Amino acid sequence: MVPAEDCTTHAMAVNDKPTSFDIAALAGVSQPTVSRALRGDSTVSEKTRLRIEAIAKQLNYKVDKNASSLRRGQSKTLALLFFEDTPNGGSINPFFLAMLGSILHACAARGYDLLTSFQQLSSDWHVDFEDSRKADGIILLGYGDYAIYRGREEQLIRQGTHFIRWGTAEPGSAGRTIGVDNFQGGYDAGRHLIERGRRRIAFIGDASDHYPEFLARYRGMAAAVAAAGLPPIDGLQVDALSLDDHGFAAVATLLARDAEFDAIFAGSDLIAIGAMRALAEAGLRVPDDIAVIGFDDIPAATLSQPPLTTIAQDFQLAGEKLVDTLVRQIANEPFAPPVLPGRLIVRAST
Amino acid sequence: MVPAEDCTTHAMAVNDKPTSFDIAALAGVSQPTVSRALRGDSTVSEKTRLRIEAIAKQLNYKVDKNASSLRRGQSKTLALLFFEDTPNGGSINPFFLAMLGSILHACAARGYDLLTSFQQLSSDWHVDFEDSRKADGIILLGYGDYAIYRGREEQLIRQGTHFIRWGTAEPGSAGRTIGVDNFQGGYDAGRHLIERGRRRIAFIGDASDHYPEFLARYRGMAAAVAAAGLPPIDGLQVDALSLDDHGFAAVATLLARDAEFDAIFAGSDLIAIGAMRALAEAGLRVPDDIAVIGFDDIPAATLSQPPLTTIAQDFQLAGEKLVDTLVRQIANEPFAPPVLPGRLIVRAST
DNA sequence: CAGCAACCGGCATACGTATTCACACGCCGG
DNA sequence: CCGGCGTGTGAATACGTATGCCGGTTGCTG
Repeated sequence: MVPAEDCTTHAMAVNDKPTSFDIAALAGVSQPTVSRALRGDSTVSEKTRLRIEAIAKQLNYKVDKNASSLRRGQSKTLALLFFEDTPNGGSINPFFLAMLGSILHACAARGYDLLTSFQQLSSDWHVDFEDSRKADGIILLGYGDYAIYRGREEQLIRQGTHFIRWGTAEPGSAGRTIGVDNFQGGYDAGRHLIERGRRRIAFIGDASDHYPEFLARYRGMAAAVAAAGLPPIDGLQVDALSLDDHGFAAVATLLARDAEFDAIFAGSDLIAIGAMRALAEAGLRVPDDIAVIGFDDIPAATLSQPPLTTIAQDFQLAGEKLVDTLVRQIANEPFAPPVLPGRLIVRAST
Repeated sequence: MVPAEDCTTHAMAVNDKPTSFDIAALAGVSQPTVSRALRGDSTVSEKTRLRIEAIAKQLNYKVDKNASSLRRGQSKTLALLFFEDTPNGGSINPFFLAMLGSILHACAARGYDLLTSFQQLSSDWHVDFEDSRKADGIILLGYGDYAIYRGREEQLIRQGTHFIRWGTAEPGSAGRTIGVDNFQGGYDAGRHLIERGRRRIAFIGDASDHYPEFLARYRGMAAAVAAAGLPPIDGLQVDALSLDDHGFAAVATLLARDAEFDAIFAGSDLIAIGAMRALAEAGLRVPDDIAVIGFDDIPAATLSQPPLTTIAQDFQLAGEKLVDTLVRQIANEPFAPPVLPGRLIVRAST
């Protein structure tokens, strides 16, 4: 006679992935104890915990994060949204791309996963991730028309969504923005050009309040000009978004106008690179005829011809601070988005 | 007298996010009907569905993806893993980074989200994502010691994990690899250099079977040399991993050896860029003294000095194919990872 | 030896959705 | 007039984990 099996115990699934019930059965404890043990709950004795951990490891058991997130009401996941203002065939601004490594690193260090997405600025991204509970907070990376952000951000705040954006701190944006000191960066760029003996500095980049980063850089440069006792520079600003083609086109515009200038301050490195290409095609030498300075210090800045002088944004630090601030926000800790320093990097283009 | 309320109906939560029960109560139907309606199930009448959709939209209701994933056993999410062989401070190989845009695009088109992660090749990544049910499949991007991949891949296959890797198709890798035809690419590179009159071509890149991509490129180049009736080239291969610093060091090694060579075929663009830097510091002119050709066509290849001739891998197509193949695999459809063509792009370095 | 606290761990249940099954209704042919 | 079928919906339940509450055991104290 075979003795009747105790049918109240959990039957171990053979081919499926193990659950906490399987571990519990093997360890001779209940499922909740497994859950507590693996989360490090101190109400489970060390002995029991070690036994459970050993069995879990042996079975290659992993907590089902869907179930866990559902129960706990948080997903331990952040969402990263790249934005483009203009459709450009799916390539991402290299400055933001360069942040990805440090963002991933910072997330991993805090036990967060990262969901990544790429959106048109004007799309309905603002109702997506956090609403569907897949992410606990959102990192927004993208230059673009600030007016669009503003509307979206208001809705996010109304919904209680946690988010942080890379950009320039704006009055009224409720402390959700991290960025470098764009005004100071622009000032440093302007002063550097002036020290190099330049007097007529063109600015390439949108200088309306739709693009506050560019505007602050522009104003910083203008302040440096004023501080040097030089007359203000008029008629040498040309709108451009942050793409090299726009920089190219802007220089073409300047040249077509017969504008007189001996230096270019570009709103971004990509713009600067496009601008230098246009200058080269026009037979102008950098820096002999025209000095060029950019902003960002993207990896390609060292490779351009000539290597680009620029105001560096520390994207390692930037990624770290974005994640840090967002995680604090999620944990309902006080958070104060820092203003990061920019740093002048002198290369051959000035 | 106030009539007793019907307590069996669902009480609408005021401050919380709405659930399918809330929608159901407002629409006067049951929760399952809401679920069916929003998933487009045809057993729900059109009239009912429209009513439910209207209410859902009005309340800004989104399906809780954690609950949905838990119930359905799939997450509609892919995981993207970047690998580094060497710790290098968190920066990601630009060739793989360039794929991100098209991968994101392809995922979005198929209704998948993308989890992104950055790992040491030697870490325990192979038991993470899919086991914890957060992703339905994995995309692996990284050059690195193939022996490590091989062990990991075997475990993934044993576990039934869906994955696809960028690399060179290897016998025994069970069709999980997508890549360009590295041999043909190497052949084209070699032929191009020979057509330019070069006779002694150095190869910079690991040419062991631990790095099959590099090895195939090297063999392709050697085949072109043989096909041209030239004597085989010996002693001009130097190991290097895919970083510019390694390219720099490799050229230093060659020069220290007093090796005679009139061209360099670099295993990757990053290596080529480092190599050109070393050549410039040694007072050698590119392409006059030494012609240089790379592999990948990363964005920076157009910006180097001189602009780099290279074998382009179409990373837009690559991302698309990676996602397409992986999604087919997940759906249990037949999938045959394609071999993509490389394309010679002639710039000024040859 | 009784009483009490501290320590462990089990029971029941909740999280929000998707699916299986059963059922009500209306219509048709026999 | 009745049985059967197709259509649309509800009831019940499962997915796997986490947590509030409560009860049992141990060991210590008086």
